[in-house]
Amino acid sequence: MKNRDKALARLKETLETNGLRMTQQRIEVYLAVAASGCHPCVSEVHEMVRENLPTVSLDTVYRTLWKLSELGLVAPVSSSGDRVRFDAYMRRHHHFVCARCGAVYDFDSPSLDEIRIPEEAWSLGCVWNSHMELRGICLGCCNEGGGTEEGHAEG
Amino acid sequence: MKNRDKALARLKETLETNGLRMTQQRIEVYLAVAASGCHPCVSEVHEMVRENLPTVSLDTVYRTLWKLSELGLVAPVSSSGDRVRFDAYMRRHHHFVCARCGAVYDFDSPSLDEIRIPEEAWSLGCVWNSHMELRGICLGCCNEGGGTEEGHAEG
DNA sequence: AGTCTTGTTGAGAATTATTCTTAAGAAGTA
DNA sequence: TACTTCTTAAGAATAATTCTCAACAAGACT
Ligand SMILES: [Mn+2]
Ligand SMILES: [Mn+2]
Ligand SMILES: [Zn+2]
Ligand SMILES: [Zn+2]
Repeated sequence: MKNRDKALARLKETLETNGLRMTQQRIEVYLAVAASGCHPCVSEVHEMVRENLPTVSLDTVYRTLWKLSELGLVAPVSSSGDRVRFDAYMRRHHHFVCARCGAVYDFDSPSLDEIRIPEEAWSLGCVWNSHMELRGICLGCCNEGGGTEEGHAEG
Repeated sequence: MKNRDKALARLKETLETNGLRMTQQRIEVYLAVAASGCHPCVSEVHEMVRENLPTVSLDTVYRTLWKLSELGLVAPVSSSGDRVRFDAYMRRHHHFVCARCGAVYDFDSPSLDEIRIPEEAWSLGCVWNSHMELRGICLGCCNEGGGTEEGHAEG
């Protein structure tokens, strides 16, 4: 369990640095997102955490996720409205968003990583980071009923 | 009002092609988003439309926006969960998302436009389109209280 | 180990966002 | 004008998220 220990250490340090307490709830929530490998929504995190901490409330999961996000340990993933999802993979990477089921898949790309933020952007504000977002139909959805038909592709 | 007429023509043709009716509601909703120049959320569109069509219901705005999105006349903008926003600017462009107020700003970039979708991505599904998404603090938010402090920048 | 202080949590109410149901209303057609 | 069918308005119903507040428990200090 190397990753788990790393995550715990990172959590501990960050909480201490910010004068926050290391609670069971924060531990479980963070580990759940970190171990998930995907981009779970709040209720999915709630489910996962309940396996180890059966009485945790949904509200605590919300509060904790937003707190972890303030601390930079997780980041909210932009989805198409319905619900927030969180990502614990904080290194630079990119996203493929399925327009049908809403799932978000990570992918790495050396070529995309080299892209520099264009000057045009800095006139809008202070840029923290960037990533490429692809939209389309994921393999799962492709199989259960066409995915190539429409698409309104642009460039 | 060249743009307005263009938009109306596009709407008319698309609706006809798809056997849908050209109603006052659809006209006003589409023109509102197209003229806004920004990425309004549903209730903002509702407000705008009500100025010309005082009795339009919120539900109709929802229905119409999703229908226009099916038709490829507008597109839902991925935000951080809270609410859907729509974009009528369908040419290739990129987004700057303010992490504080949630506003989404467009920007064009010839250099970013040249980026090709990497092969890695096609193993995840059928890609329709792509855009670069920057996160940070917009000028407005920068002014009313620091925006440079934190940031959790990655690459 | 026991006590205190104060940040955290759980429960449930309260909000907000979005969708559903259904009967009345308006486009396009004959 | 009358008819058919697609659309809409209203309000109820869901789903998502936040708020309130008393009980709880981490960490600090005996
Ligand atoms: Mn990710
Ligand atoms: Mn845009
Ligand atoms: Zn999918
Ligand atoms: Zn802002």
